[in-house]
Amino acid sequence: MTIPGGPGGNSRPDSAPLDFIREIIRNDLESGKHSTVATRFPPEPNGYLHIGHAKSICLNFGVAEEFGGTCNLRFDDTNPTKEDVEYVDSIIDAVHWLGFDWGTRLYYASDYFERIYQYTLGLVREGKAYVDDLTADQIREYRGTLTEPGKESPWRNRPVEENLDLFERMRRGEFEDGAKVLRARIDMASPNLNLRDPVIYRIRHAAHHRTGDAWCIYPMYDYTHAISDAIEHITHSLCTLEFEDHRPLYDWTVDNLPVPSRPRQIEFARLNLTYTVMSKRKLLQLVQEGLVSGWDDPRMPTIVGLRRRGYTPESIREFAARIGVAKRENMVDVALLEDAVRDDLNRRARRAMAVLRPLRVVIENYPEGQVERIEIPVNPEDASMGTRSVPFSKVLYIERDDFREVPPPKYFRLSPGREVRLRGTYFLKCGRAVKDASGEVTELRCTYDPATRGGSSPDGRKVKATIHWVSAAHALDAEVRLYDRLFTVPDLHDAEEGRDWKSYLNPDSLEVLRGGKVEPGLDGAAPLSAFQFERLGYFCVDPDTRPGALVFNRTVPLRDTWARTQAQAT
RNA sequence: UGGGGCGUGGCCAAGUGGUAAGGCACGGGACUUUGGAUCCCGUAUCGAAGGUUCGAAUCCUUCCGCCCCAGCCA
Repeated sequence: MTIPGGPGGNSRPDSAPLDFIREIIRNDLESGKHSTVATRFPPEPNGYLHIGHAKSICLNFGVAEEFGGTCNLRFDDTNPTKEDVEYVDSIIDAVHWLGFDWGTRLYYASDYFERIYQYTLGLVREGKAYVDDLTADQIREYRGTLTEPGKESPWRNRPVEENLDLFERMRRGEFEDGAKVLRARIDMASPNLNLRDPVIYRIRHAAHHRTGDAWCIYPMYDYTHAISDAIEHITHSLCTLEFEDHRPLYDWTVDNLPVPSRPRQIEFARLNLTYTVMSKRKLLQLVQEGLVSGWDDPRMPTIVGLRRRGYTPESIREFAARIGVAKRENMVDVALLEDAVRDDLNRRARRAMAVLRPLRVVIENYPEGQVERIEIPVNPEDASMGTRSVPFSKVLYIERDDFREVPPPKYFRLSPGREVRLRGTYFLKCGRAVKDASGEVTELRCTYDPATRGGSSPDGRKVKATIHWVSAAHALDAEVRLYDRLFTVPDLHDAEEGRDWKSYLNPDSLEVLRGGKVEPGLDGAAPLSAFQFERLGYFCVDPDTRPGALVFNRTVPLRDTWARTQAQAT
């Protein structure tokens, strides 16, 4: 089942409603306006990609795939002072990791510099661009305001020959940074400020990460972007809403230059997610001020952060599909993202038992020194994943939370006299709790029922809870890092007047547990591999893991209806 | 107060004149060797007011609200 127009490998069902962009594209294909679709993902290499970019990546590459077209990866590298190869490398990695491929179509706006320059010469010759000697401050003053028209620069009517000469000398490096700019000659009275003779070239004596010292003038984004799209024969140039006001300039550019194609810009709403930030500036600040451990801190909404947190590319793509694409401002509940990983990992993640806060249990009637191997499904959702063998013996660790000396109402787990099932094996009955001098429970003395091996009782008696465990003698030590939302409020836009956004950082967004005990089968697990720690959540192996020193990140907890009913009770 | 956008349930989001999809969240129930998963059930007249029409979330008018724009950033 595929949508019309797509011989490409697509997976959208017929029933899935098309968003307004896909609808436009479908119409353009049906009407014959275009015979193929070409999109592009155009990041500036000045920062790391985040989940908001993932939305755009999934849109651009997704649309191309579905309609049998192509999507280019193009770096918008027109500002040498802010860009770096570190960022281009990370961006390439991130897009690949998300599962997209641009074949040989990796482009850089900087590759078009010469061609853009030649186009510009033509523009100057036609009297459609001029060299302005005004300072940046003066240009701002002359631009007017939102309600008042701007006024023309005294240099606006320079003779073409003079403009040509000056522009060529700008290129040759005869002028200082800021001494002159080249402006498009459009309309200083336009109600759209972008059309009030926008600057299209500025002087920057700075080395560019790709072109080195070849240039000291650099074209501006609006101008460059439109030309680059046209050069690449992009049919639909998808960008975010804040560029809507720039569209007339985009159109002006492709209409006034002899470019080989005439792309159409379409804008959609960027993604906002609750309890986090999406601005490059703020993310950079978090990193630079050490408020997080780096771009790949698992609490960051960056692609590398999500990856280290344990998110899968599939879950992020599914998330993008679920949130859709539209033009209205939105604030997506992070629970939707969390649900997408749970959904993916539930089907695919291997299960393991891990005790995060251990409580020692001695099974008094279990033979000293005996060890049994218990076969437990690797993933009950998928029998083809087989079983794993878990050692069982007299002394175990269970979760401290699975024992209550005084059980609250509806608490089904262990308490003196109560019986539960140990996952995959025997019923365990709680005897007494051993306490230390301070009254803290240090150990449980219990008994098991040998007749219940396998997890059910021949006499038909039931047990209301199943708890996880790990054999003390076989357990591996592990450090477990628990993450929570980065901020304490869902929407930073609602911040109190004058209050620093960083004061909303959640002080409990990271909790490190060092005494974890995990089943021995986890030994040697590869970095970033995902597991469901039964009854707890999804976890992945952190790259900090060293031989004999396992470190896990909690990707997301399992749904916990018990915690919910308990919360309701209070 | 200039221009450009947007307003459908708590959050996303379909709907394109014929009588409000779906997902998440939330609540209830069934089932369960993860209080997981799965499965049922439940909750909106579409920013407001007028108007056109047999019939409007969809067309018209007015009003209200929110977002974006005055970088030689992208």
